[in-house]
Amino acid sequence: MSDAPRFRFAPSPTGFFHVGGARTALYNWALALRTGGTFVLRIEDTDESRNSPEWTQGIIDALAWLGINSDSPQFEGPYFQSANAELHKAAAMRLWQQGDAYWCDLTAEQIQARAKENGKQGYDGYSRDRGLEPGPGRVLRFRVPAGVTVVRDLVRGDVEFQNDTIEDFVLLRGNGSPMFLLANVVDDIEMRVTNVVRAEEHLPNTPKQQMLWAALGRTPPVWAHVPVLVNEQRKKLSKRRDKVALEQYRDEGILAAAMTNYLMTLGWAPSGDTEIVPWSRIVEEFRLEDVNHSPAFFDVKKLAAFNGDYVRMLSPAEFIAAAQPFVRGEMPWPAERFDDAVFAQVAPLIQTRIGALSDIPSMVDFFFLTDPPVDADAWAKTMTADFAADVLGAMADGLRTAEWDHESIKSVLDGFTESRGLKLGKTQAPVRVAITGRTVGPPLFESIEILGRDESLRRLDAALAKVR
RNA sequence: GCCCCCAUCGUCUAGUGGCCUAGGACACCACCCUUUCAAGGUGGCGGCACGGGUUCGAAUCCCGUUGGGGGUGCCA
Repeated sequence: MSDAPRFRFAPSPTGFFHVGGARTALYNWALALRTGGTFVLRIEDTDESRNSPEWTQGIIDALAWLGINSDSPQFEGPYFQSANAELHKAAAMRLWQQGDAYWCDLTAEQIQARAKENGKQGYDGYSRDRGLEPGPGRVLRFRVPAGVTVVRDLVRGDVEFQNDTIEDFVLLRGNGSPMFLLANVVDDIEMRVTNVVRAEEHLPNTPKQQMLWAALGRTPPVWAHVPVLVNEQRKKLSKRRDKVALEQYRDEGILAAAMTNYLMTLGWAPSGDTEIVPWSRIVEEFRLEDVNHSPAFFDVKKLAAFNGDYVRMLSPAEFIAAAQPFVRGEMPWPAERFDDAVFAQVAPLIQTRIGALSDIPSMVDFFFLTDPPVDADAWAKTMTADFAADVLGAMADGLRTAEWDHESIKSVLDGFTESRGLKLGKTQAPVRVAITGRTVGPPLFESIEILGRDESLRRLDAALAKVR
């Protein structure tokens, strides 16, 4: 048996893949790669009915998108916690037989009443020495030993917990099903997990799990509790308020490389003065010991900036390939009007102008639409210039005879601009609106060239008719 | 209430007792470049929460305060 480390990643089926979970997955994966270890995926729910094949496939796809490929020899799973219920129960019975657990018949109401009576919250250990046998409705509780539990954590150092502040927690429910704390430990033992990297919110649970490891006669794994991701209110990212679904960022055209890179800079930083680094460098340099202790704000703006950088790093061919899902399907233009050759020419012009890939359609739609929508404000702002009709007319006249290349097209407008003593920045505006419908967009002359003589003239003439 | 964690520019971070008049990135501002918008270039704004120690010397170590976060389920 190999002694290579085994890192488990254990998301629970919540219906989507949380960006915080994605970061933890990345941590585990980077570590597995560097150490030659294994990334163990376990779908975490003790209740089988909550597992969904769709969700499991979704998470495998999302992991693959991040570069954590289930085909890799260093990837193991998915395992399903709910499939191990018998093992969990057996461990619980063993704990009972060796005296580390006991049965309790108190209801939630009774526990609360007792707590109120003795002025303390939580369960008071009432059934500890009552020697109850198992029975319907009875829960099995762990007998928390006296003393101190020290959690040795790679990120936080040694964290001490006084055992008398930890109540005798439930191992088996009244219906006999196992609780996750127990299930977790048993599965980790079963799957020979050596390293647990998870979010900080689990730290208070850790002494309980560590006591279970000890009671089961095993050495606990190496723990690492990494800081949570928070929103601008400094609260843990929540599904209700925040955009936390990894899939959503993927669908909006955030590049996987940008997402992984950005996620890794939350709570950690590569050496040197730049945060934009290839994954190989991250694998080389990432250390749990270097991870920050405080929560990090998930800044969508910075993610967009990272993504912009990664989009610009793409070769033209790569960019065109990456853009495909965002120019096909439900689009502002009729599908049959889309032209690959045209898009190939346009692509380099828009590559520096987009944040996410989903920005593409609104930037290129005028190439594929017969009558692109004209922005009312843009029209009002540009077509009221006293030279508007003149420039449109001059442009149309010039284009009819010009050579159809970038220089010639430009010289037509240059000629008009010079003759009027105006700035090109001003005279191009009405032309741009006539051609594209907007005041902003890809470079004008290139756009006209790509659009072609007939269509360009048609739009110019149409605009001219409206202005006069 | 009790337990635990945390605290460097607005944000993400570098910093592990002298290299710190605290470095970088995002955002913001200005200028340059420029056919719009971007991209790019240059520069600017801006921070060690507070109070005590320890030390020749503290952002860095200790204590306290304040502030934030998490946990405290027969949820995971």
